[in-house]
Amino acid sequence: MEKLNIDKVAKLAHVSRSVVSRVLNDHPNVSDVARERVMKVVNKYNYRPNSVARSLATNSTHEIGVLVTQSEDEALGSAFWMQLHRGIFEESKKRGYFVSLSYVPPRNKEELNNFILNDRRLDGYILLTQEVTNMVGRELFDKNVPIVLVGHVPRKKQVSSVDVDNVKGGRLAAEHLLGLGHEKIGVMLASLDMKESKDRLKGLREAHLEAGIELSDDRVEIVDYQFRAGYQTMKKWIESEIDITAVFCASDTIAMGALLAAREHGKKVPEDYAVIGFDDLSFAEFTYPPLTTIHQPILKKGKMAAKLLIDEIEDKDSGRHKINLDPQLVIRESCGARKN
Amino acid sequence: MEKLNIDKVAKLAHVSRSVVSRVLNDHPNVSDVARERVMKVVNKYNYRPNSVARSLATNSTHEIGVLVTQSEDEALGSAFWMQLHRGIFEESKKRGYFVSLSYVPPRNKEELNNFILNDRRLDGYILLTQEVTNMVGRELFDKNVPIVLVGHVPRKKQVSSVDVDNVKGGRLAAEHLLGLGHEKIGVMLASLDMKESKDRLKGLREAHLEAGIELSDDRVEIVDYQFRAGYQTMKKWIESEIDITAVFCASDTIAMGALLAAREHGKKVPEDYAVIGFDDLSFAEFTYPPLTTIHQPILKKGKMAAKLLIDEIEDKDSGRHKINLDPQLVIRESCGARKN
DNA sequence: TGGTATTTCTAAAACTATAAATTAAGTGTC
DNA sequence: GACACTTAATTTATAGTTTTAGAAATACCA
Repeated sequence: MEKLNIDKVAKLAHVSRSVVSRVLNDHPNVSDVARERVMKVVNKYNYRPNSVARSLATNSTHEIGVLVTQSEDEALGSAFWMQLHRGIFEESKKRGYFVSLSYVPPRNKEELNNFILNDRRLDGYILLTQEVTNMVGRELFDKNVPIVLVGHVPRKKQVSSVDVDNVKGGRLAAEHLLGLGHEKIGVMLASLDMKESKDRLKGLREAHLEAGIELSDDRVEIVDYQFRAGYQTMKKWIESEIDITAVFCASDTIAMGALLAAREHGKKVPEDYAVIGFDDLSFAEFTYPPLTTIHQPILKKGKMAAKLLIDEIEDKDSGRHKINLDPQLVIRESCGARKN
Repeated sequence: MEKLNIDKVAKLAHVSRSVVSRVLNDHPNVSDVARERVMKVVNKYNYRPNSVARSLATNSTHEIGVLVTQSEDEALGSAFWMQLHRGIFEESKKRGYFVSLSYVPPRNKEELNNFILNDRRLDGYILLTQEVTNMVGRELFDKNVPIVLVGHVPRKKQVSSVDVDNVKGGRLAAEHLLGLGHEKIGVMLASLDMKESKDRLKGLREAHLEAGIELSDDRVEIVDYQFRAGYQTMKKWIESEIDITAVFCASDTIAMGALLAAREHGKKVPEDYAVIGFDDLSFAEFTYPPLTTIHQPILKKGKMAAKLLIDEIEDKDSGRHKINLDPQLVIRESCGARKN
């Protein structure tokens, strides 16, 4: 009655062990009589093959790892991360894969590589890393571990990756603001150690250059992706009477903080300051005023990453891909432009 | 050079296979000389035992499952969920356990139980379930699968569980509002299919009863845990000129929506409406005005759940526990009371 | 120094539960 | 009867842990 295994099932069904295996794995050359006898026992005792043993024999666990090179509190603080996770999850589930999450300290290439190399528990990895340092060692390629990078498209290396075109995102935001006549734009960016920050700044710069307007370094502030950071920076700016008419925020969460600080100081958005966000999170249409922002397809990003990884694991497509998703400007009211 | 296994290591170190196993698992009766020889080879080739084979032999994977009986988009929509997850994660990591996440459709007891029963991949489960229906079947107890429930403390069953005292939470909120002289309180609650909603309502009712004030059913609205829901409900109430002076919201996210709707309609908080939230999420002190709310120790909830589960897995403590954490009133400005 | 006790080692086997390749047996056809 | 085909049984492989029995080395004691 207790622990059933394939041998006991075979005995109960009066067939050999391999017949049971064949039936359970839909392999050919099993007579209807034998199949029926096996299934009867399987159903009666609700037998399911031990997945660990199966993993050992097939050398695959049907489980992928999501490695986040951020501390838990950073990663889990953001609605952004949740959307991404959801995308990964939905796709994995559809394909019959489990997902195991791990947080690896940032800037610790050694630990990351060892982790991946030493653990045969997982079929592949999605690395959520924002660092410019190339976290993936060469030894991983030799080992042929399936990997997909998210949030950092490396130049030459033979890894698949998914990201949003952050240069374009920065450019879209700046073009919108500049197009509305703003010439002095305050910028709240996350750490420039992250590639996405660098790229957004690059886009911002390009648009300014084309418009013949200078983007002053004095107006670029490095903040983290927190409501609090947006609030405090905006507060500081207003109190120091900084000379700007518009604010670019590297996330909607930051923008929300900025909106609150403005309101608390009696400033009106968009009349006194135009504010543009980034991400287009679910609450963006409910801020006051509704937030103009750069939409990025986060859910799709997650789904894509999982799809590429699982394709590679199942060898459906061993080619490496570099996906660069398109961001889009979503015009609402916080910049004063008419909706189109 | 390729795939090392324990036999090859033994050969390289000129010892028997059992010595290698002994060394790697810190078992006694190994001489220093032998240990050193083994470690030299292990380090040189960076050998790590195959974790799947090890799991098969030891019948433990060092991985726990977190089963969420909500669809991905519901669960992942909330900052609440992230905090909880973070707690589970931090504790698991500290104890050397991996965590695998799964979303099981709600109200599908069959699928949930089969999932747990049939998968020997995981050492134990944390069930995040809010449903009143008892999702855990009796067969699980016979099988002796370690389980901890979060968010639903069952009455008799022999399962460990962790929750916050929601009756007390509801009571604290109502007492605060009633104490400030509010006699007509609007209530935004999540589905009464969830035990936590029932309990909060019970607490609300008890406080009203003791104050000799009626809590009218007309003023109780069922909403989901979304910013949008709070916004729309508050808007509806204001436009229909409902006769209330205070609003209880079942989460800070809902409260934030209510605050925005009030502001958009030119109503002042707390002068026109006192608003109290629930959860004390990180942004609660940054709303406008700062939100008075019922703090619940979400992080601790997650940590506790993981701790209980892993204790049970490792048989450090086979007793079942029912943890009921204490909520606390956090007074800020949205109800008009003086901070203490 | 001899004898017993203890520790450490080896080699082999059992054990975990499966998949898959190989071999054997049975049946059918020409 | 030879050959092909289907089906079943046997064996090997996956990579560890753990146990056993026996051998070797060392420790302790008189």
